[in-house]
Amino acid sequence: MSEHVKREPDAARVPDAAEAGPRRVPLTPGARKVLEAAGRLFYERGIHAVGVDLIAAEAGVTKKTLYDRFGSKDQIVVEYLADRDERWRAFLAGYLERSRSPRSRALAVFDASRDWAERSLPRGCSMINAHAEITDPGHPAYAVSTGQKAWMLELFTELARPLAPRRAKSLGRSLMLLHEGGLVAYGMGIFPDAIEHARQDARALLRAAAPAD
Amino acid sequence: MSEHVKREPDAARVPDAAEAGPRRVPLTPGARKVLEAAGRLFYERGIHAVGVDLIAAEAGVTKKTLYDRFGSKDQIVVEYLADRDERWRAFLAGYLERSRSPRSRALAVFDASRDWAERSLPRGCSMINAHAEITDPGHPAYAVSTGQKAWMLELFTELARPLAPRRAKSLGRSLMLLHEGGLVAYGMGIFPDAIEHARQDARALLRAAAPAD
DNA sequence: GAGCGAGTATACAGATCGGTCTACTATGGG
DNA sequence: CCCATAGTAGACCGATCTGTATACTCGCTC
Repeated sequence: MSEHVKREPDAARVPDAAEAGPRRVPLTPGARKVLEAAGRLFYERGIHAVGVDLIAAEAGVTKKTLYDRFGSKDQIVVEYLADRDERWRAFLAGYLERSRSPRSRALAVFDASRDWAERSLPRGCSMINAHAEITDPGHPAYAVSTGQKAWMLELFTELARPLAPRRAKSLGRSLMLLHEGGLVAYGMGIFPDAIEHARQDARALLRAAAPAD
Repeated sequence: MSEHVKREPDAARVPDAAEAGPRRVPLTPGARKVLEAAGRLFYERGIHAVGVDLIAAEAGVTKKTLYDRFGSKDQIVVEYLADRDERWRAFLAGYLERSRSPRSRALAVFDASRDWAERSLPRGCSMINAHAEITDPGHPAYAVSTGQKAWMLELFTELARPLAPRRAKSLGRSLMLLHEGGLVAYGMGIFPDAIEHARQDARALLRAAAPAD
């Protein structure tokens, strides 16, 4: 995807999508098939519940190819999360580019999440789900999921800055809470249209914080 | 714990903690040890990552005893979640009883969550974590985690009713979003004091919704 | 004292886990 | 032509998984 998020002069400075870091595994055709199958299976059934034999079979690839490319299941998990994060950031970038006002840019994250969620199974956020399974902070995938959330928090903070410069940190955290709450409520099917509801709450919050914009 | 939540005449009608349902497995001394060990291990390491051999060893009990009491690992998972839910509801009931005004009662849930979270590892909500691992809706534990969240949503709705009778459903959902967001942000270590931050946001929300109370 | 529920100790079954191995094929660039 | 790269096919490894089996002990109660 594009290396740079288009930056308008008056727009808040936002973490670059390219900061996701270089891919560690070259995507040969076989590797691509493995990553596609692993991504689908991990998301649908959970990471621990999916074995490498199944991944290889679903990818139409032998286990030898799988291990030649990735070296270990752990590395497949890392690539799975990094790949989803990368695609999410690219998806989100389109929404941010299309939004002009500071407030609509902040809300665009919720729009993107809602639309992103609608296109797949209602299984919620892959980072949250992965974090629930990977409990060892030393696991190479641990930092990917926590790093993605840290990036999202920084994003919300920077999007909040033009609206409330002195309270950007606090407002960013509030937006983050609503966003994560929406993701979880959606993923667990607690009530319908949870992400849209979170968006409405975020809108009210932004209006209260910066009535002018 | 107590079978009934004390109900003050003017207090909102709140779902009863006893609705959690009767225990399916009689708690013999051996079963109790199994449940204690399983609860600790499941929460710390995740459900799939913990085998029955380890549970039995940590409980100081043989696998035969474990299977005589619970019949299957799935049933241990069910009892684990039901037990945590039961203890959480009892813990929460104490906070609700001590709170008088409608607004402080709603905020008491956040207080309880914050204090509950502080007493254990920062691994977040066991229901959310379990839901991330148990992807099959037919799994007997699936309904326990989703049912717990449904109960929480109903609780927030009833707590919101005295404050905004016509918007109770919507306000309850907003409180739920903040609460779940706080749990996830806390569990993933996104920023410090996430549940307390969620409480502050809930307080502002309640003030805006019902300035009088 | 007979019976029973709850427990120990231990061995075992069948499946699946992540991961390695050898042998062979196809392709494309110096 | 040569050789590295990317792949297939499939056997194999030790470990671990859930779950079962047999044989025995202890304490309580009728």
